[in-house]
Amino acid sequence: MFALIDCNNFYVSCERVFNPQLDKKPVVVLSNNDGCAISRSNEAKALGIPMGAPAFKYEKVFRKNNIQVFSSNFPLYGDMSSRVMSILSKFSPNIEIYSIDEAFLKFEGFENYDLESYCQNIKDMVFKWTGIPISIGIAPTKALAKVSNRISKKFPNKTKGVYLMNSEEKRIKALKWLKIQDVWGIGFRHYERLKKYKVNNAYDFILLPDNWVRKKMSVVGLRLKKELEGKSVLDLEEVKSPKKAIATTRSFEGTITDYEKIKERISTFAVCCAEKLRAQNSNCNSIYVFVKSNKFQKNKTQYRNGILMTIPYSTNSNIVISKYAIEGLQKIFKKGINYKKVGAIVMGLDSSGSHQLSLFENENPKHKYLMKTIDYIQKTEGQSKIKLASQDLRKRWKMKQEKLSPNYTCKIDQIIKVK
DNA sequence: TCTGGGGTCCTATGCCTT
DNA sequence: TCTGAAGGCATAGGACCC
Repeated sequence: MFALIDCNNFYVSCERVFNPQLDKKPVVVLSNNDGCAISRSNEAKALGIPMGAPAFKYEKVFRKNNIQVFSSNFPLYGDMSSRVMSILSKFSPNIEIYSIDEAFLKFEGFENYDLESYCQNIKDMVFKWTGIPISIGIAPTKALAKVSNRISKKFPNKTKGVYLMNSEEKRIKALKWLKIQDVWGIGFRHYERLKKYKVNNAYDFILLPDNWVRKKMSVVGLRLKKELEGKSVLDLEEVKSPKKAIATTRSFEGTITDYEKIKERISTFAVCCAEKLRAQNSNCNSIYVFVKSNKFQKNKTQYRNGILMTIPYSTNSNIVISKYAIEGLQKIFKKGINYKKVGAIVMGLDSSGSHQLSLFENENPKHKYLMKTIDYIQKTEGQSKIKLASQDLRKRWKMKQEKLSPNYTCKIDQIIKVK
């Protein structure tokens, strides 16, 4: 059996742990740049705040209903997440940390356990030790555990936050209840297509012929179907595979048309990727650069483009990665466009110790020591003390975070005070 | 004025080599 | 020497997740 543990309204719950006055009150956490709502308390949901609600459009609603609004505080959420995960890992030797607020546990050899009360116990302990409320769905496959989890959340009074799907009747009933667009793995596109074929719930979906699903939704769709039929084909992914790409991308507060300004951003993002590479002891051998106009400004000329730049050797040098990024930008930049978002993604990652040497072109060996020195100075003197000439030298572009809560658990000067 | 950011996997296609 | 088949690899794009 698999259990899916999901933290309820995770970011909101994290804010509440350190600010209990927020309990029972409508609370919303915004995305980076204070763009849109990405976590809502049940009270905020009841007031009709949808997922992804743009903050500027809902400002009045927030004020009118006295909804407490927070900027996202990822260091805090990450720290709370690892506390929850470490508790969960005590309850089964097999755990897959699926995301910041979700984990799968596998119960193998637990045949003599009453899983329902075992999971109640998990739930109580996580709440007692961290203050984070969680819901648990238990079922024979991962996809069905997702379904069970949804049931546990939807009917808290009946389930007490834990739902065990342990019979065919329960499985069929659940699948008939679950709307197709709410199935894990069915996104907007698949939903649109399935709707045309009168597939309205998960049960309709498993009645489709295998080969149709295979053809229209690839093996991914077929695997999902098997899982929903109760045949387990997805196992835990316990060892986290190393990252395959590292991205730094941002939207601007307004739009930018000037090449020089875009260049500064791209250079800064490329350097940021290089820093992330060094932090995890990796190199890359290519960088993807993209630019996008504002898709919401329908009256303006739309343009989006990206380019993959191959670097002839593996590197994590600010200088090299930034150079190739700017070269890429030159190729895709078009005049007269109002750019809204640009980004840099480094790809072809390997670890520092084991990269492929090129026969003809290799990095200037001095870069390695230079980067070490830069990292050292950044660490001791503070971030962004050292920049490339191509970066924006005067002021550092800052993310909009007007309603940020303190880093209660991960910055010593912001730790919670008890009077 | 103001609509996030960071990832993964799968497939089709085209080129190159054997 | 020419040709077709088959496999490897890179690339782009589509779909999804949180």
